[in-house]
Amino acid sequence: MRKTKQRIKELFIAKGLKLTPQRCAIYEMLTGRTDHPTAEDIYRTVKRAYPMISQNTVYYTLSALKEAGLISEVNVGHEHARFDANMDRHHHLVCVSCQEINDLYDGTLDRLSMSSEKGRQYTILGHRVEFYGYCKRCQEKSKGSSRPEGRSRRAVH
Amino acid sequence: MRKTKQRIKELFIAKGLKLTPQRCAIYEMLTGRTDHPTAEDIYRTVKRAYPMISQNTVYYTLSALKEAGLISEVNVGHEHARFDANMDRHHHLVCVSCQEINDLYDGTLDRLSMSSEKGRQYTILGHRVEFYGYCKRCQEKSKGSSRPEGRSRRAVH
DNA sequence: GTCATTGCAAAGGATTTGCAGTTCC
DNA sequence: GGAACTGCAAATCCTTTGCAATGAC
Repeated sequence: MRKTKQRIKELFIAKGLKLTPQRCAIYEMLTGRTDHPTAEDIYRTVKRAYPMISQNTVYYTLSALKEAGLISEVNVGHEHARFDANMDRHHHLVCVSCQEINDLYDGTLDRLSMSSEKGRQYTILGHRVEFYGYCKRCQEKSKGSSRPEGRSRRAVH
Repeated sequence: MRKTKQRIKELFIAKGLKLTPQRCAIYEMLTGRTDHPTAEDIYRTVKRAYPMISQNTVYYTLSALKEAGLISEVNVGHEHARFDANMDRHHHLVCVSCQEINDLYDGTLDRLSMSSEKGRQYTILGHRVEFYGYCKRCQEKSKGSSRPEGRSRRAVH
């Protein structure tokens, strides 16, 4: 649901984010859509109201909003395409810190079904389940050092 | 489980793939690993045995293997990062043809649990469920034209 | 012999980085 | 005033493409 400027201001203050027009426009636009635009989509859309805006600002803002927990990035967990010769039905268990991926066999997960208005209109081919968390090694590594490894501006998923 | 060269030969013939040393090496290596290497990982590893191999061959081969159904690509469904300001717990319904993403609310899916040896060692933060298939529009579009839209060398997920 | 496959080089596209100038608090 | 943010340009990284040579069947 599209949020008002006032509400956005409150949220930004609560999260310690500076309230700039560009940033506000990006977040406002995102809250008004239910599709899941790419960074490029967002850039193009916001550019209509702020012709001077740069891609950098969009990326920087998305990263900041993500870190603040105001938005999420869909379909991440690992950064590049990864390949798997195991064609048996299985799901995945992913470490958000070191990106390790483990296969997960679980008949219950294989048999999930879904009921929703939109879903009924789809021809469903299958589904994927991905559990994410910290693997044993990363839990141990982070004992002492307060935070698990993150890299660059990009927020940890 | 790592496959023998003989078994690989049989599979390739069955799928109508030419049996080249590079291709065989890539697939053999993939069947011998349970982690999920990136194209880059694969390139570096196979390069040790075939110093002349090019990245193009790796990408081309992965694409061919994927199309033949011998390997799968993890965590695709859409190509670029996509953003979502909806922070309520929800899952996704993705069209493999037009890449449309719908939010999916389902309390049953929210409460999934998983039991596996590896899983018990993880500190689980959460999970994602993604159903994929053809949306209504793409089903209609493909009536008549035999196949839904695919693009470039890249196999449809 | 033919056609898919390979290697090389170049292009493409998304994202990140460096940095100086600007703006918000 | 200072730190965070912005815009611009350049760099980087992954992936794809064009093309000529090679190799599998």
